[in-house]
Amino acid sequence: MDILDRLNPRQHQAVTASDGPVLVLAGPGSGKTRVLTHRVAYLVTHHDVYPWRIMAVTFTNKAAREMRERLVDLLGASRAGELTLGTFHATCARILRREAPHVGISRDYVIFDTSDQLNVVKKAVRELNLDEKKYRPRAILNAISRAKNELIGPLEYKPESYYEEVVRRVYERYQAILHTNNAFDFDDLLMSVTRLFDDHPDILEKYQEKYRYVLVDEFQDTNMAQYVLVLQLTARWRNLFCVADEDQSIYRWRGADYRNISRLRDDFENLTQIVLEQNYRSTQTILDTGRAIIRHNRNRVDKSLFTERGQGAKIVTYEAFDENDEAQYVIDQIMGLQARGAARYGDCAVMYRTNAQSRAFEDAFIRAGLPYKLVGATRFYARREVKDILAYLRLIHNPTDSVSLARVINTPTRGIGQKTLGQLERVADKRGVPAWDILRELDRSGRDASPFGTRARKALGTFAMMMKGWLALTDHSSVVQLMDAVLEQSEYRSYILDGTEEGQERWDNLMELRGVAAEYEDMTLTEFLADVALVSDVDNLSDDVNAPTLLTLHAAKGLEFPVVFITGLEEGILPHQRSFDDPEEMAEERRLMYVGVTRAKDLLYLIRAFRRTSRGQSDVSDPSRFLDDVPKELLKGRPGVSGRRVTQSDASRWRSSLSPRREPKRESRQPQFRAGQRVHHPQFGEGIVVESKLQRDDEQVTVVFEELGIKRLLASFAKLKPLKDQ
DNA sequence: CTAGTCAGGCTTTTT
DNA sequence: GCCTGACTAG
Repeated sequence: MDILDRLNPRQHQAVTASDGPVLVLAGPGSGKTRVLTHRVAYLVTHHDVYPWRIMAVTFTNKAAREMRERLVDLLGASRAGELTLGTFHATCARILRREAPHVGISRDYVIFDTSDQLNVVKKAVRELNLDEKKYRPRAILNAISRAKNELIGPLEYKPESYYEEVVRRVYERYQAILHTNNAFDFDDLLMSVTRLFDDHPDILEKYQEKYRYVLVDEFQDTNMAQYVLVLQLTARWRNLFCVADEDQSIYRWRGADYRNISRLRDDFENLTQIVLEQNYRSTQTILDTGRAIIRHNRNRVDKSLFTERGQGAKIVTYEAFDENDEAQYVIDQIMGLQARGAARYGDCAVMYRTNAQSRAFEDAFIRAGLPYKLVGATRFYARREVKDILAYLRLIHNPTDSVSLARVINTPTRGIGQKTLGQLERVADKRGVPAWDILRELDRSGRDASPFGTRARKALGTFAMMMKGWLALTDHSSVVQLMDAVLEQSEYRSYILDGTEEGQERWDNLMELRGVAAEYEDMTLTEFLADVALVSDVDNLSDDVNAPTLLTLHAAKGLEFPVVFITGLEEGILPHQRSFDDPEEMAEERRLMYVGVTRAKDLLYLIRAFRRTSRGQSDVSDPSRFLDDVPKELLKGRPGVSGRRVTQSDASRWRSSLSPRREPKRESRQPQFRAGQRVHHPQFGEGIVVESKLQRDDEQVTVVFEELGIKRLLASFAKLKPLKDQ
């Protein structure tokens, strides 16, 4: 059977489009990845292109794996295994390892993740005697990262304010620290490769010759560095094939720029552009909902998505009282669906804007005795215990890595505190050698000129001995054996297993890490560390457990579920507070909402909470503006009305949990109504006021009606009558 | 040097 | 509400 037989005519056309540059613009669920993989297979089977001449890049390991699986299907394992397929970062990491001598870094460099980076920035800030309060390392790191994504090195960085001048100085220092530690950060991986290609045309040519065909998935998520990389690689053969959906661009904050799509049109004048509008995932109701939300964004090609799947079920909205009620409602619905046979637990996904929102859901799931799959949150590789052990391994791999040394030299505590560590670093600095060189010679040299007291000297010597033992193991031991040795001899095991439940959990995480190491039996330490730095939690999402998935909207991209709950639809959450004063960011929030909506195949729930506790503060919230965009005829029942009857006890529960009413700001008028007051409405019947606030020249009253649930009313309109108190 | 307490700030989102 | 950094007693 021909590989193209499984495609529809539009997709077929996209796949077989000209040899030159091709851009496929397509909505969600249109088979973008399928088109991309078929394009690869088409080149191999119909054009006799050698698979190893093809580079296909994506953004997540998960997407890469999915692509690989499809290609194994289409081409067979051996041919599929030949092509270069992976994330931008992993691909660059490999190129850098191969070309290390030309980059001026050793082949066994390490990759620093976000928390390592932050440590480096802090170190740089301290070295420059700057005030950490005023120059917050987080903010400086963001600025550095932004510069790197724009391919601006510390020397090209042109400060336009005093603050930026500080950034420039930290940036310079930051790069120097990375360099002495033989380390790259994520952004360096990309920037260094573009630099390498710029400085060494012969090397660029080598890769241009090797990769005659370049394919990019999720092209709208490329940043400047990635875009330049694509331009460099395709400059000679111009065989570029991209798939993109500008409406799903949700990574602006990490430098992604969907305008790269229009840059592509300018840079490749003979670009073939193909639009795919058929959706194979969702019902028409869901697609219409998505469109109603996304159409408000400017500067986009309006795609009218259609499906042959029919109208489908209406969108369900629910207004919960607070985040706990929200979670309980979701659980009730999921259990109901499973009980009715309408959906299995595993078909359901609960999505939210921020990781912090997962807590209420986790609590409720645990209470209900329902298993769940959690994506993200405290990411596995960011956990303290995992980072500690990886730092040990990194230090063994590269003893000059001072960041890892600082992390583990006193973990678990072994009497080497701030002071001793500071002394060690100073001695090393003065002699211009890595701290490890001082440590290594310490026990041998007896009474040298080093400033350590006997106690500190002994502690340092013990640590050095331990390190030497591990270093001797590296030649003939596997990663697992090394890890076991570290866990035992460093006494990390007894340190973490303190008898508490949390300790056991941490130990279990370490055993999981050990399991990962065991999987790659003949992998060297170098390879293991490189791999570990570039994977993320979403990549390891297993779908063999029948349990609902909890995940952020960002993590949901590229996935699909029969039943989707989008939660926290409140102003300040989705859209997020931080987007209020920037139209570009607000547009991105909208796209994020759009991504969430279009993950659903059959059933979509849009949920909000009336009150939400965040940062220990409970506050009333307004419904998300995105809710207003959904056409009423697509909604099940009346919008904004609770799906269940509100009882008297609910009302008093709600009322009693309200914080003391705040005084209306800068308003001299007094509200007519106040929380807890019983009122009567000609149509809605009797209810209890939950909140009342003055609004311009009117008063907005929030009332819980016995029959209808929560309503927001304007006092002037809604002929509300106060009832006699008790 | 460690381990404890306390105040302050803060989180969008991730390769 | 939770983490980090500063401070203090042993």
